[in-house]
Amino acid sequence: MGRAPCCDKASVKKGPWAAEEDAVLRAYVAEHGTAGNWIALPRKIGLNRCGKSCRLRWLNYLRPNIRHGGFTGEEDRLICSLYASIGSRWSTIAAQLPGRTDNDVKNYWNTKLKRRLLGGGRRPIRYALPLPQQPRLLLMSPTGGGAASTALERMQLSVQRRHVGLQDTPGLPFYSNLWPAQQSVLSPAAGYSGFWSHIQTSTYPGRVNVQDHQRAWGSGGTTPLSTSSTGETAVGVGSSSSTPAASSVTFDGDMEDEIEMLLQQIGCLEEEDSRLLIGGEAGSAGSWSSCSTPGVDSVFQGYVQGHGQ
DNA sequence: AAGGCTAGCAACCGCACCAGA
DNA sequence: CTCTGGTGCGGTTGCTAGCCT
Repeated sequence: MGRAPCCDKASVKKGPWAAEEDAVLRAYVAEHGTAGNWIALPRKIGLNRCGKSCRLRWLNYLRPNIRHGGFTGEEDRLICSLYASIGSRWSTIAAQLPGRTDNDVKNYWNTKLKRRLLGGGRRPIRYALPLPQQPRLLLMSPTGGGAASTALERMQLSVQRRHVGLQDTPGLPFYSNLWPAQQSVLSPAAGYSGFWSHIQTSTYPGRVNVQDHQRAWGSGGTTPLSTSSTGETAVGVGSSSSTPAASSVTFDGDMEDEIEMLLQQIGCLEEEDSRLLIGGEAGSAGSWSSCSTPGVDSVFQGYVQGHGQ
């Protein structure tokens, strides 16, 4: 027996929200809150909408202090850092960006950042990182690979970051941009038991140790990221004063060789094809999408661990 | 000027997971 | 233990605006 649908899909309205609908929803939530029951809400206020749709509309558009578009360079770097470290946990990433929603961040990543950093897309953009030391890196869009492609993206980012010394703020590791009030969303108590060591190994190999991270963030393990019953995410005020000092970054080996080795390890490329992906010709036939090997994540883990010593 | 193509974005869908009753 | 509702996510669709030919 399957799960009962949350609403009668045939009778509820779909598509873009009208200004009147927005006004009704906004007014009700402003006065009563969501009371934790989105399913019953549309009936209560006379909206012919699915409860999930109401929730989505509120969270992504009507909520106070929502910002759309105009992502700053700082936000770009933070998104990339977090994506490389924790993957597509868009809500977690969005929680570090005041006023941003997970849907916004996801769309921004998929339509802009991913292309800018990793290349690919329907109309491939053939450049990688906009940095002086920009490597000759050309990677295809990892579409359709599911978890494997996500891991590949992260691996790409991780390798790129390690080789070009991408930093969020000169002299400061990326987490200096995080919000201390939310630190523990990434703490063991919040269920991300391996997060700190993961951050260390995947993003800043050889720079700071786990104890430094945790010390810098206070006692840790308390004050999880608070999400209110209305779905609003509390934000704190960042302070770089507690940021552990970063030691120098060291790079070894050639990035292209490294990625090639990893790709072959994953087994999604033949020897002769790898050149098509790495520093290859524009519009080549090679594609990350052909990589559906389930072991990609473990290869990625192995990679980041290997560079975390 | 008109039509085709593409990027960007809002919104939806289905699924999985979790917590509480 | 089961059921229900809330939440998060990846993937996808549909619309619109802008660019290109």
